[in-house]
Amino acid sequence: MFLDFMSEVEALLKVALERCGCNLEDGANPLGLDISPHADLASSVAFRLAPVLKKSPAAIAAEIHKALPEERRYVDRVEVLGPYLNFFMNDRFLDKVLQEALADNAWTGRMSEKVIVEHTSANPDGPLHVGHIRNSVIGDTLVRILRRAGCTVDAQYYINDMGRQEAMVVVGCDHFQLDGSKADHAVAKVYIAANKLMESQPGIRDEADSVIARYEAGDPEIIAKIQSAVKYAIGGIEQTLQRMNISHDSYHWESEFVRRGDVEEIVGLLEKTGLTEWENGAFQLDLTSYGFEKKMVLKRANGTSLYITRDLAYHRWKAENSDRSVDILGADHKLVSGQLRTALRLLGVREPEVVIFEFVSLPTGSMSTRKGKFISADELLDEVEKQAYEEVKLRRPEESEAFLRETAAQVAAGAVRYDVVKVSADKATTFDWKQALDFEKLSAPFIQYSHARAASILRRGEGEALAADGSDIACHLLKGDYEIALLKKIAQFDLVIDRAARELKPHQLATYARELAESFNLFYRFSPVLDAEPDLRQARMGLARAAKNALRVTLDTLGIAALETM
RNA sequence: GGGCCCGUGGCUUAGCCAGGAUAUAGCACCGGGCUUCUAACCCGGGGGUCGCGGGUUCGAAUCCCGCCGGGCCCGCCA
Repeated sequence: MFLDFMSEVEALLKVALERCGCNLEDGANPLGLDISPHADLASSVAFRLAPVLKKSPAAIAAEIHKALPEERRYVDRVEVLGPYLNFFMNDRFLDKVLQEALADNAWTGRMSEKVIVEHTSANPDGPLHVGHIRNSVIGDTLVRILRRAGCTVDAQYYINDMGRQEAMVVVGCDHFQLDGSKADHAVAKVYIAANKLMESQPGIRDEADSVIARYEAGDPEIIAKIQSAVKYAIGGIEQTLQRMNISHDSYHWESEFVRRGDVEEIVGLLEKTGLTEWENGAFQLDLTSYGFEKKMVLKRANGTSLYITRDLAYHRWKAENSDRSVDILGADHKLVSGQLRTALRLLGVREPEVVIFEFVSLPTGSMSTRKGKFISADELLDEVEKQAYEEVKLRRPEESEAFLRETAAQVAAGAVRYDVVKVSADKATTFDWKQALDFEKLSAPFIQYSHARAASILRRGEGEALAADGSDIACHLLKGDYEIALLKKIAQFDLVIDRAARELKPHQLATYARELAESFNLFYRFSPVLDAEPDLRQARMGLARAAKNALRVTLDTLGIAALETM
């Protein structure tokens, strides 16, 4: 949709510039194209040409304007306003937007890469907390955006089963009893208790070391213990993710890569780079010439492998099995991720694209599973759901208990997801209950509500059937400001998805969702549908359906339920 | 000490990578709108030296340099 219009503008400008004998500078966006309040698409290219042509930008803009080709498909008029060239869409384009939105033909992009997105990958030592879910929500939203853009996506969870954390869980299970609480919470309790016990009994540390060594050596008893503990915790984590409409397509255990020999192979290949050395019995990679101060330890003095080495093997596997591979990581992993990418480069392996999100802290400081200092995702969801239940009950007292619960659950999941995804990943945040429980405009319920309003209009107007392709709609009647603005906003969907998929910035879709809902609400407020004259009513019904489709798809891509009623 | 990220109205935040036309929204505050398609909505108002200082440019919230403030990291943990 919008991308078609934009391509045409680009083509027109290129022809005009050629006719004027102008050469384009290189770089991104050489035509200076931008969505602007003054036009559907504005170009500031005249400014850039001014120093070269030694003429005023306004004169250049006028010249380019004269040289624009006359044959056009979706571009209506082009206005020169001082130095700016303002392009406007024609009716044919807006009609096309309506038809495609009605037919649900407009929502999938043309990308076709196979993408692996690794997200969440939290240690199976306890429940997800409000920091982890920033990872999960950003990751899952990117998975959905990439799929929407046309990619085939495999969402992966990398399970850390060989680390010290998991060994401590096993030690914890040896000393304490898992109680009857939700699996991941029960695991956290023994994990925290074991860490506490270690403060008074240093022997606990040796027990953990022994677990690590025996696991890597393939001791069947330890394998059984770790695998059962991991599966138990992951089961609980999955339940939490499911509450937020998040799931993974595949799981990979780091031990896979050790047992298959990949890790040994990677160590061998790195040795061939000539940058490795033995120091104090440990095998290390010297990356100082690549700007890394500290050496990267590949193997402990006792011969066991480290997280980073296993991660190298995993990333090599991901690179071999995808066109793009994306990691979602907290800011604390920045350095190690840089080392990993450098090491991969040395091995000639394609590097992952890394999305770093800054920290989520509590008003009292940063979170720690080990110290038991965190607000769990379950706790957050429970609280938000409770609040949502009250809100729904207040508005729909006549509805069944099942309806209230289901609606509250979906409103809560949406509210939590939107609250996380609306902020750009590189902003550090402090968790705030008040904000989490706010269901007003800058929130998922606002957008879900717009969708429910559209659904309500369509339900009430059910009588008249619309052709699926909208061919029976009198498009020329949809020329009010709010109607046009809504159509234009619907049209931007493909642009937003394309950019978000390229730049891996899911918050752009959150912003778009709010704008789309606002555009619909204005249409709703000022353009009555059911009370309009028959032809107009029919046309507005069509627009309401198109908007509903756009809202549904946008919400779906954000992983938020598009409720028919709320 | 070094590296990376952030700093936009009282609070939260978009825009910054690809410099352009009155700087985006929400919360809070003030005022208005439900006999009318769901008011989780809509309309209007006040409130901003875009951290500070230099520079580049016809033009800087956006690019460069310096400083200040905050976050994260600098483990034979992950």
